[in-house]
Amino acid sequence: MEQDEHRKGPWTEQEDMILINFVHLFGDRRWDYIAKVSGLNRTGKSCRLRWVNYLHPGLKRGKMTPQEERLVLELHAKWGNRWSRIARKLPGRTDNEIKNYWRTHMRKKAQEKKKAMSLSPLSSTREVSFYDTGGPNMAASEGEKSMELEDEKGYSMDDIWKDIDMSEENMIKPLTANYTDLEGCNIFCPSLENDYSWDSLWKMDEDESKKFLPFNQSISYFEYGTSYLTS
DNA sequence: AAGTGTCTCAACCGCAGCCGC
DNA sequence: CGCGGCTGCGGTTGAGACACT
Repeated sequence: MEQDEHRKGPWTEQEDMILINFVHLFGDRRWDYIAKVSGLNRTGKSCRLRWVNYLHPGLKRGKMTPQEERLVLELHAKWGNRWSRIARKLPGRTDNEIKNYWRTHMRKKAQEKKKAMSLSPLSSTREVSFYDTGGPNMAASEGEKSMELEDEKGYSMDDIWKDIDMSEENMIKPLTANYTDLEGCNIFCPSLENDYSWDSLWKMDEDESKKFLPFNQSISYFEYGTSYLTS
């Protein structure tokens, strides 16, 4: 029985700050606990979502690169709507982001297809909506399409597939070598020599993370969090 | 410049699986 | 072994941004 109504809707900057502090304090697992002790009037679910999709320091922002687009296409053809699984192969991208991307992408595709169909009625033998199926059964058609894109810069599909195969055998390694994958973490975590070393903190528990706080920003977060807790 | 349509993305919801008791 | 709570996943929605007329 929840007496207090949980807040919904967009997060404020202040809420973000508080959440970041408490994630650094308690790790990114105990969402219900964080939701309670933080004083944020949010559900644990909501906190988790905000962190994973927006606040996590390892997130990439901005447009998908052609390589990423291609990879999404290929992985979707292979795995279907397993967004979180696909996201693990795209360092810094979230399942939500990929899902959104796919939605837009497929909508466009569907529109194009509609147009094409209206022009050539013969092609109607395999009338299946991209967006509806979205599964391995699309592998052939969609895979072929994405292969057409196989050109420009970057690594080839061979490289990507090699990587996928290897990672499946070796407990999932990310696409790019300079990222370190954390178990169950689809977000890239640059190694500690990088500027923002606190990227790797997000999985640590309180004690662990205290050992790794060489930079002002996160220290201030901690101070903020602690004072918040003790006040 | 204003109105309308389209796109993007953050956030919510419901469900399933896992885990501890 | 069953139950309840928590977490994570996939689907969906809605508001704001942007493009077009």
